[in-house]
Amino acid sequence: MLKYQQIADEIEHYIEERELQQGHKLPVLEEWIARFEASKSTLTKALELLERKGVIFQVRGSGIFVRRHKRKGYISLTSNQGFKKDLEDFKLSSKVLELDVRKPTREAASNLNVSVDDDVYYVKRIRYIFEQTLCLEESYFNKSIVTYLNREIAEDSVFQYVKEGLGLKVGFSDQYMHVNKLNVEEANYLGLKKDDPKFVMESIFYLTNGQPFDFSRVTYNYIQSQFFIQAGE
Amino acid sequence: MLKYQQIADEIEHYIEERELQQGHKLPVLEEWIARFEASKSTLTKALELLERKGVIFQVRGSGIFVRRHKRKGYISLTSNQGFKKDLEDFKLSSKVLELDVRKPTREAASNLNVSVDDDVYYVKRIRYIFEQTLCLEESYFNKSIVTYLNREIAEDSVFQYVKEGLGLKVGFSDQYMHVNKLNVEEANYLGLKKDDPKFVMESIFYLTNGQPFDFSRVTYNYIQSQFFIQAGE
DNA sequence: TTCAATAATTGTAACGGTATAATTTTATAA
DNA sequence: TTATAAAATTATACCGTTACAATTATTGAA
Repeated sequence: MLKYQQIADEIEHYIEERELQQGHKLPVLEEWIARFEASKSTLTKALELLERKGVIFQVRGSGIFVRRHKRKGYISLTSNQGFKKDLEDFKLSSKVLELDVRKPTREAASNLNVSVDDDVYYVKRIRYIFEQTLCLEESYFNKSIVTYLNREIAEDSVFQYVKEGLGLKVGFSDQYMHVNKLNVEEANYLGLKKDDPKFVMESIFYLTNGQPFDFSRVTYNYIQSQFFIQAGE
Repeated sequence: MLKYQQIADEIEHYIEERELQQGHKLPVLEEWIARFEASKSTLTKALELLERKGVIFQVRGSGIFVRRHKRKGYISLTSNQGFKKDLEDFKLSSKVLELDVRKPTREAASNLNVSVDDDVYYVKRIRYIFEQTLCLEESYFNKSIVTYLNREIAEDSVFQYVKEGLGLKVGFSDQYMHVNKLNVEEANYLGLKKDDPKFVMESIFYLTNGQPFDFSRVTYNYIQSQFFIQAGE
């Protein structure tokens, strides 16, 4: 594991362990350098990582301070990877409705940068949180990259499989969001009524080399849809 | 202006000028170093900035590539500052409905970290895009920080005034989002119907030193509400 | 030609240093 | 005591270097 990553983790752990609150001043840079026996730049990098993650904020001439958001149960939009991480503590489960190899829709083909004649894996599933329906998800995977998939994998985490099972490296993603009204089918799946609000997130996930491998559309139950971002400048 | 900022801007400009598309390979690191007569670390920092901004992606051993998202008209959630920046090209305007000094609600006081007896500026306004209602916005400003405000400022950009007029430095923000149904009043303002969907964003903006100075709740017209994020790992 | 081994390319990690800008503390003067 | 100037603290900008990992290009054998 990278040194600056390791250090960042340890500092975050330091904060959690002591339950330090918003605004609490942490030891100064030089102290961390001494503590971890690393260079200034390595520590700067670790701290910058934590800053972007929303764990701390730094003030030049003043110090390093704890940053904390108050509200619980919100899904983070910045640290992606199928929110698996943010809701770790919560009871998440999935039911796979469909899983097959097929030809992509024009839209999916365009987003995955493949032809409509190429094969893709199609997965449709419902995700539950605390026994309640969280969202309805349709995904298309480029089959020439994600060469194999089954129900068992889809019930757990496709991303974990892609990374660990297939050894692929996920790089970045584009995420488009909008709000609209549910149609009958969606309402049935989510246990809501037609024309109730829906929050839709369309995502395209890319490997580190820039190849898109997953296009998915997630329709959220508006009652469970609470998101947050901790933004910088 | 910072050198790495300047360089980042110029590289971005280089891409726009040539209308380079997704996946286009840019000159290698060493070339940029020579071109800008800067150190490797400075260029690395500039490129890292562009990477986070979603303008490029870098592949070790391979090169630097252009990143572009296809869809237009989406509001970016990562580069904050009241979306002024992202919709710059679009015709945005505001109508101020209310502006006064008052005592904050308990909720606002809590988010601004002040007492319910302290004074805050309250601003309520509607924002239009292409003559259409984009959102309804209610803001509370900590009056001991934002010492003065008037309708003229509120009709333009409060943030610009805070930064340039008052010389304050905006640091970061927490943004909470959820979806729900419009009530009668909101529906009237937005030209929609009761129980139509709404997208609500509650934001707390902080100065660089960590002081919260603005708490605002923005209720979006769901028809105009299209957002995007370009996320990294 | 095909495939595997090797070399070259290219971005990233990590070191360490000097200078500087923002903030806080201390000292000084009124 | 209060305000002001100076000094100390502290994070950040920027420089430059070595080592390394991932990818791509080249070579050479079968």
